[in-house]
Amino acid sequence: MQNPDKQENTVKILGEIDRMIHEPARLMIMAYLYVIESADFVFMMRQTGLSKGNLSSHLSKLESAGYVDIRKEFVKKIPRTFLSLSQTGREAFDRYQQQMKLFLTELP
Amino acid sequence: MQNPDKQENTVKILGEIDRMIHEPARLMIMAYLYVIESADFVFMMRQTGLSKGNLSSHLSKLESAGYVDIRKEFVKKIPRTFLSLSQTGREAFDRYQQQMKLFLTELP
DNA sequence: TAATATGGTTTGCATTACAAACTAGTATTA
DNA sequence: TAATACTAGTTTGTAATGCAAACCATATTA
Repeated sequence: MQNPDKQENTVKILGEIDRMIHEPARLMIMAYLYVIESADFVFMMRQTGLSKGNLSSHLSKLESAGYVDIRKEFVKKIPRTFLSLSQTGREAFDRYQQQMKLFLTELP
Repeated sequence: MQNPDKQENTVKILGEIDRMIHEPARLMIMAYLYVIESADFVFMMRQTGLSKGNLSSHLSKLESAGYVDIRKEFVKKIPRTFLSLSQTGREAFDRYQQQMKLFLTELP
């Protein structure tokens, strides 16, 4: 270890990592929304492999956190739920990504 | 998105990420042991900022998983717990690090 | 010897992730 | 038109988790 302090600090980042994003299921959801801008519930279910119950509850949490916007519409009389990342969500994801990248790359 | 399939696959890695390591407290522990080879309980407590109860239970889990070796000694009549990463633990950490790095860097 | 410190482990609790069960509407078949 | 099945989700129940408070054993100090 060349610079112990630096090492220390990058590890300690984890102490305050955003768990709303860190959870793998939600990290998948956020990652998809980060790149594709908009998706619906069924698409997200297929992509992530999450059960609908599980997906639904993770989405509710992300919505409560203000990270994901959820818009419900009827398309040809069947309900459809559209998902997109909010600005806050995008910023939080950027921060998460930056912190984890730093942590992972600073390790020898 | 230039290559959707590639994108898809790197996100889906998260579906099978090693949660034993992914948990931030344990990730800290593993990261320290990864670089410093050996540490004791008190040192780890100070470095990670975890409470002793919490540290103790995370260590037990890592030990059960076979990722961390725990050696208890008496040093001048006071107990001391030495921690080190097992070979399995090191390999698991390598894998985790590689997967997360890939996931994080493949995102635009 | 009572009180305090050290180095942990165990216990209890609140939170979580997850899928099964349920709801509500549409389409299809008998 | 009654019954059945499908679609698109939400709610509910439960097992597992993370966490610190409480506890335990020994050592040291007043």
